[in-house]
Amino acid sequence: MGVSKTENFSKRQNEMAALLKALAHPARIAIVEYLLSVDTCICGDIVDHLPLAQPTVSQHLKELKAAGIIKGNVEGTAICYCIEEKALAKMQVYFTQSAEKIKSKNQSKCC
Amino acid sequence: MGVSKTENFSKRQNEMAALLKALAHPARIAIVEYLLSVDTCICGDIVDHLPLAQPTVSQHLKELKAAGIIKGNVEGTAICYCIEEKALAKMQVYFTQSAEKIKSKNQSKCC
DNA sequence: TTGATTTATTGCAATATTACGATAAATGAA
DNA sequence: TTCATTTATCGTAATATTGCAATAAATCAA
Repeated sequence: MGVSKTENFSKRQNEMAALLKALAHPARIAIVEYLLSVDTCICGDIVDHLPLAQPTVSQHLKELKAAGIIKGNVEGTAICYCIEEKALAKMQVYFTQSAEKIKSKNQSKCC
Repeated sequence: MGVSKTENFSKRQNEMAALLKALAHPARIAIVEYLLSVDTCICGDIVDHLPLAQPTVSQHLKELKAAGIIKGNVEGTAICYCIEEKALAKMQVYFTQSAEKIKSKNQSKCC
């Protein structure tokens, strides 16, 4: 990503950026939406639901897991991936607060 | 970013990924938070509030604008940047719906 | 017009991301 | 143990991102 100067920003800002970055790809959005759509989280068939090769999907899953957006349990030969509720909640709170902040503002000056 | 196969995902998935990607950098998070924190949107001093050189900030602003997260009006020598309310609302709705979906789920099977 | 101020663009080096073939590792079944 | 199945890792090519110095462009003031 080039030489991101992360040390110059707050921990909270870096964490939120990392969380959003983990979701900032259509394949990872699709994975999360698929996990949200299935009722149980036995998810050995994620690869079949995505238009990407298995190593690519595995890499995206790894990124989502590293960011704490999903979690995975070994389940025999398969692996069971599920949404990590807390991560989604964090983003929901962040955008809800931001949306509230903007509504309470007086923006009539120029825009 | 390598060769993202965007054509294989839905328009909605690509749009959400693009919106999140635009925010997925601490500098851009910081810019949006700064714009949220000032009451009027006369914002010629964004550069002074960020630990980055002026061309770098300008580039981040361009990205945010291209994604529709902020809008800018020429205001004499300065430029007035403001939050685009609709973009934030989109993300808020997306995560609120996702969070609701996960709460209504039966995840007891394995995670 | 000239100069000062502010923002945008260009060009480039350093690094990160994406995708996938090949292959490895892990597990259960026979 | 051997085989089949599933997921992870490695290696690599193609492309994208980040940051900044240098410079351009735009606007206002004098």
